[in-house]
Amino acid sequence: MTGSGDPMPDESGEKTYSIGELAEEFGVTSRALRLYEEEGLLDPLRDGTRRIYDERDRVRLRLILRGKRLGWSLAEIRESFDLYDSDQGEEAQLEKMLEKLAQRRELLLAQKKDVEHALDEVERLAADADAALRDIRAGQRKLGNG
Amino acid sequence: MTGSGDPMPDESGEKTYSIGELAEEFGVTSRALRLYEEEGLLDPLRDGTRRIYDERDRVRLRLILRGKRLGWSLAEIRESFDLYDSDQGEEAQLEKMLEKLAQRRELLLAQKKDVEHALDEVERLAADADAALRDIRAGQRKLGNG
DNA sequence: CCTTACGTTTACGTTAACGTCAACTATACT
DNA sequence: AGTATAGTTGACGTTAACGTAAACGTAAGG
Repeated sequence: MTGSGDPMPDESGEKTYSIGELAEEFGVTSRALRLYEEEGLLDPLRDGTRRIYDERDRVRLRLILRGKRLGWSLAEIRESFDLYDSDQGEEAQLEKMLEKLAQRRELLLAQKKDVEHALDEVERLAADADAALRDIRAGQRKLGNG
Repeated sequence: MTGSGDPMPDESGEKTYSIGELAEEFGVTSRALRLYEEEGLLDPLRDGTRRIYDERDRVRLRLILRGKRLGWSLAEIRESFDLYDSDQGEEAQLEKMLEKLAQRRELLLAQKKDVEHALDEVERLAADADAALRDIRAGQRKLGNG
């Protein structure tokens, strides 16, 4: 007996996760998590050779998966992380960053419009189909009761 | 002289387009248009062997590109077209369609939330960077005038 | 000690969405 | 007739984002 069976955090009281746990929780594979790490999107601690994920990694992963749902490539997701992590010390740096942020904003606004248009159409189609269905069923009642 | 140099529509007064024209207008390559056709997303008329695109094809292409901006695969885009084109004659068909539409709606709503969250963050970062930039410049003015 | 479960790296396989020739055809000028 | 321009169909190449399998390490439990 070297300790309890509980998952024992390193030093702080923060909870940690194995690669399998994290993968299952987020519905991805371990392979994907390793790939995201190779691509510089994650950087978990290590216990010897084994990866140890903490809250910060979970937040990152959440952002990665959101990016994926928005259709971004891993490279684009990393770029967005770079915006977060950049030093933003010098004036030129800040100006560059503002430019990039403005570009992202444009893309996101366009994407928002696209989503809204698509939603409009889906709802219109659904309304039409629903009306057609009611018609059919009304006709069936008529026949059944005639 | 077999006719004027003008692009002569087939029969109706509708304007038509060659593959090159359409590609340039939408900022894609001819190769992409041929691929979309192979995948069943487009079905232009032919003049002998040459493809002739009309308004309907342009509308489709617009939808294709919107789908791509939303991160959909060509297969997913085709599925959404199938929703449009489906016969919707029978009751069972309509019910199936309503199910699929509801699923799409959920996805789109989730995507809309994602976009909005991402937008919030981008704007927050931009505000921070902007503030930092103002600080720096205020400091510079002080030095310059001191 | 042996098995089981989970992890590791390395490396090759796969799919989608095109890019990029090659070889050929058809139309339009000059 | 000869050349330029745009189109056609293969067919092979490429990149991203994993899937999958091999070969191995290690801690826990019976």
